[in-house]
Amino acid sequence: MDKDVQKLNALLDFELLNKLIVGIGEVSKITGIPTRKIRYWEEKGAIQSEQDEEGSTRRYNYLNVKKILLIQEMVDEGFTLDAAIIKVEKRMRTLNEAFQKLANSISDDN
DNA sequence: GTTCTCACA
DNA sequence: TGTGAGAA
Repeated sequence: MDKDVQKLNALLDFELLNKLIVGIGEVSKITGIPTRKIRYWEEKGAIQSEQDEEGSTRRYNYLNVKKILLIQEMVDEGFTLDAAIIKVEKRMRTLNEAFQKLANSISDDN
């Protein structure tokens, strides 16, 4: 049925997003945030990037990019970086839990 | 292109 | 809180 096709597509999209990884330069272009600042934030614990095979360069998934964008907004609105980190962390956790349940319900409900 | 560090505002 | 600059 069409419903099953839609569920499959939703799952594929979900997995695709989780595999989308880019370098710091790409993130900088996308977000408009200088690479220097991104590394600075990582140093402050705002984001946790992964390392590539050589372990020499940072890799960011869409969740990292999302988090970076959110934190930038918070800071723009007058939050301190530390406060923004905590707030965004909390929001991301809530959202991820919800979407994880959604993903599970989609795959279980086959 | 990326990494780091030290100094500076 | 964030940048500049130099070096690898």
